[in-house]
Amino acid sequence: MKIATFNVNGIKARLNAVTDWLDESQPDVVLCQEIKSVDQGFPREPFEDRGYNVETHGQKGFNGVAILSKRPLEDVRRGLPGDDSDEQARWIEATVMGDHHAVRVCGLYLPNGNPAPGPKYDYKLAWMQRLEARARDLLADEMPALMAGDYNVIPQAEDAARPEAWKDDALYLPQTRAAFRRILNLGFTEAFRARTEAPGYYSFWDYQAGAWEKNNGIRIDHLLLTPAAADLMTDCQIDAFARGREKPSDHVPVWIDLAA
DNA sequence: ATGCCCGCACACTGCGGA
Repeated sequence: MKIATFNVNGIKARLNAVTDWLDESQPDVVLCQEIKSVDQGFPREPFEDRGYNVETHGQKGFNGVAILSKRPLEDVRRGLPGDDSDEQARWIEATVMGDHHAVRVCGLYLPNGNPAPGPKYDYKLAWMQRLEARARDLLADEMPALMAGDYNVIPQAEDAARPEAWKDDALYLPQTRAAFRRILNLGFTEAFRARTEAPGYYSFWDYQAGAWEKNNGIRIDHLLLTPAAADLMTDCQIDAFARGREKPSDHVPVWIDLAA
């Protein structure tokens, strides 16, 4: 079962880029972030025509997450638990039935947090605390589970082409990386790093200043697997080629294959 | 030192993004 995360940066602006990639890459499940659309405005047809079930959790203008799945989705839940006053659409989860295992898949769009320090950074850190709580609950369940999405976290220096440029940024501040590491240390496997030690692999290149042409990227889109899910992983790759296409997102898909 | 480029909305300018 091939499961991908993809920050599309506007699903309506990205229709061709996303459907072209779906046709080539043939993922079973896609966790989408930054759909920048309300639920009613999500263009369902191109995905349903390709055999995908579509579940959205959108809001007007910004943020918004969705799940596309060729397999039926059960027990869909929207919104990260822990703060009923949080209006931002950044979390959606569901159960996908594999041939041998049911997998709980969680799609997330973690707050950017800039400028730091400030209220936006406080919101990011508070959101990461709620994420840690949900992560603990996922580990306590028997079902293989994963949390995948745009984490807005550069875990280590080797995950940026120019780490010195990010030292005061909310994506790379020590507090941010510590909060990410706390979640990992609960027992999660960061899928890409579990399979590739080398530096120089990125999932985001800014639209500005020729970042793609210079390969000035950062790796901020991650899949975190519970031990039961990590045992099933057979592959993990970054589809960097998508960044070189026409009218691309600034992020590219990252995917895993699970023997589920 | 700052902005570069995008997408979206109370849209022809401002905001958020990273």
